[in-house]
Amino acid sequence: MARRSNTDERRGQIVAALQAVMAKAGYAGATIAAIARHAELAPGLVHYHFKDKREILVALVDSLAGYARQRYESRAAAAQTAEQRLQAYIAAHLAYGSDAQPDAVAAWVMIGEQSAHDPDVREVYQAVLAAQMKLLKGLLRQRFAERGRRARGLDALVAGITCFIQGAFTLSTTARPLLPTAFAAPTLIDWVERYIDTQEER
Amino acid sequence: MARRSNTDERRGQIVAALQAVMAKAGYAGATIAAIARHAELAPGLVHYHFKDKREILVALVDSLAGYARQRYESRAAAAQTAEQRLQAYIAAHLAYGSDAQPDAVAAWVMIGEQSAHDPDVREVYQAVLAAQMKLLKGLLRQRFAERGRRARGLDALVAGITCFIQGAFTLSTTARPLLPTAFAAPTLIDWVERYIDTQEER
Amino acid sequence: MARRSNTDERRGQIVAALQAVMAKAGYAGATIAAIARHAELAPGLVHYHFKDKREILVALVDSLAGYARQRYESRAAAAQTAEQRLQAYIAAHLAYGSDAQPDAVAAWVMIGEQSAHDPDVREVYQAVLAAQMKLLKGLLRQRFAERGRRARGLDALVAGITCFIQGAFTLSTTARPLLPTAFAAPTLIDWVERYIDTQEER
Amino acid sequence: MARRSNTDERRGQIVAALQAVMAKAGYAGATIAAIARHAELAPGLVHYHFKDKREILVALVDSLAGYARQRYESRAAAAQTAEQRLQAYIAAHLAYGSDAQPDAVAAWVMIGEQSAHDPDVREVYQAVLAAQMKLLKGLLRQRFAERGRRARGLDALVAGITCFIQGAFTLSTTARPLLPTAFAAPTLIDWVERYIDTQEER
DNA sequence: CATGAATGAGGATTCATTCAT
DNA sequence: CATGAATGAATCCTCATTCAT
Repeated sequence: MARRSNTDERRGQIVAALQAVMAKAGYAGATIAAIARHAELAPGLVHYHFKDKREILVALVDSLAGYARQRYESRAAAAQTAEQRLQAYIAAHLAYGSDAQPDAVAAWVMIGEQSAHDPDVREVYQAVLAAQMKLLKGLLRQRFAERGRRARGLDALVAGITCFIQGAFTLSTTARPLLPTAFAAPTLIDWVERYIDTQEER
Repeated sequence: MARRSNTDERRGQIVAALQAVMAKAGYAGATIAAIARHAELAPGLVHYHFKDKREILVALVDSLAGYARQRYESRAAAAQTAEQRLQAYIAAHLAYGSDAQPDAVAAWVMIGEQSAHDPDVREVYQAVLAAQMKLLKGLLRQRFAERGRRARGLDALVAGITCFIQGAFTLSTTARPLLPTAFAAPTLIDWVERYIDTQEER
Repeated sequence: MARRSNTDERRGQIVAALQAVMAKAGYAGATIAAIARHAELAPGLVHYHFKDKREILVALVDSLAGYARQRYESRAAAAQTAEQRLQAYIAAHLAYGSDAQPDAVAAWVMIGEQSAHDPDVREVYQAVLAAQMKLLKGLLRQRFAERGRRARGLDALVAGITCFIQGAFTLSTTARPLLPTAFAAPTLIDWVERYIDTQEER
Repeated sequence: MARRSNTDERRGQIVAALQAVMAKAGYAGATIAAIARHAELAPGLVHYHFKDKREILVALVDSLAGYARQRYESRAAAAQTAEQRLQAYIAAHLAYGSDAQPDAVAAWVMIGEQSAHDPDVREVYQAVLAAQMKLLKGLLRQRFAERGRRARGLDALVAGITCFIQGAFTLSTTARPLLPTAFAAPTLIDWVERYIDTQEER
């Protein structure tokens, strides 16, 4: 009888191991040996399931994007208003809660750095960001409408919020002691609401 | 007759080369050979002037910090008001002008990633950020005073601005096409002013 | 009801796959995985039918020898004279016709290279060559007799013809563009006949 | 004081080592470690002087071509007639003498095999063969003239001689016991002269 | 100070072979 | 017989660092 394929499971293990190792040591420091050790697999097996190291990284980008999407959706499910949905988006990215995954944030920071000089990674990285920004733009438009404000300069607002989030990821990974505790999500929500408040009515 | 030491000049060349190479290839991709080639020096000479690769990186952090400081000071010199000084700070970090140095931004992003798993780098990286945040806090306090507002939640504001700036660095390096052109400085200034506007008076 | 063994069929598939893959990629490049893929079999199955990779190569030598023998025999069947039989031998090896198998020639070249440093392969390779040379020697002796010439220096002639054939194999595989089209068989036949012509009568 | 470059010397050592190792073990078997060991160098040094393994092989092709050329020229220097020059060419390739280099022949056989599936190698390999065939064609034309024969079918003759030589290389490497001793050069010269003898006069 | 050859410890990747199912 | 996951040794190549000159 043929063996049952466990490729998906193995790939998942390996991707998770890359995330964990990369969070500690960066992409360059995430050696195949370290990944295999973390996943408790033989090194050769990693290359049985992935063509090369970069392919694991690309899979990790997908995994993290899916994870962020899930966090947003589980929060948005309970939201009644545009305000709540917008806050769900921000909290999904920035809040520390029971579903927080510090490794994921650190890994995402490392991925950003890699995408600067690896076209394959950049492609998926940018695709994920573009999708998130598109979602965010829709949420903001709804929120502006809910508040009866003119939705001008939305692109800059979307870009600014995305910068804030990415920067918060970076600094929480590299300079945690310089940041106030649990400040990111409340601060960003506060900023955005004040911004909308001061926007002209329509 | 003793020959004049050219150590400082050489060190400067090497640090500049690291910045340039790192901007293109990241820290892991910045091999000593590549640095030496860029600096037009023999590889061996690099290790005469620096104990090891990390020491160059630490020197680069200092160099970039000094450069950012300079950009701020030359802009602040002409400032009359707290508002102008605050804008000088933001523009010094985010504006594209004749003194823009895209390599520097990219290199700073790579340094952030490194500092996540290299204690020596983290130390200087955090020191630079701490100094910048301290300066920013003073500027904000002045600006709040100038506007007659209560300076509450300053630390979160400082952290938020710093997140925005770091995030803008990252995204301009890794996802430039997703960002509006020249949006960062104006957007951040707008946000901050709206924030102050909506702050209670004292 | 006992299942009929399909071992012979499978072995044949695998040997054929090695021939095809080796023709393209050489012996070192003929990985078990590539062979299995070409034969549309699971990699593990290859080692069920063959102890190791070399054993497949040895089987391929036999297969190719048998194939060459067949080509000769089907041509020689119609031959009436020693001249025709000799020409059948040369054409069987060198002529391009409906039964041409370029993969077989390329594979034979690769086998020659392997036999230089693999005693097991060398043994079968030399055995095949020895048998062919023995057959050729008989054909030449008959042809000399038919022409009424003294069969002196037969061994050198046999060796020379064999060199020519092997060299034509090599060059048609590695330097086809340097060779005239379809020159090999006619040229060699011409040479041999002129050689016999100039041989002293007996 | 700057170190004196010894790159040419080292490259020569490494190429010679590849030739020796390849003669015994083939190209795939000529590991960098084995080459370095043979040359008594550290493995890393091999890659300091050559980008990769294939670059060594390409250098070896050049080296062997130069060597063959030298053998021909030193023999041709003493030649007075076209006949002697033609024999010099054949002897340079096939005769065993004080300047024989069995490793070179074996290495050339391995190179031929490689060139079948490595475009970079094929390019230089074919270039060498093309140059040799061009030289040979000129020599044959002179010899035909000297004998007062019509130089028809020269290309086929050139190709045939080249096949013979290549085949002699292969068989002397892979099946020496099947060949008569020192038969190759005399036999080929004999064939060629008989061929010319039987050529129509002009 | 300067040069560039030399070293050797990794690190990614390949692959024949084994083996549980 | 068949499958394909698993293993781990072997190999190419990179690169920080050293050092003789």
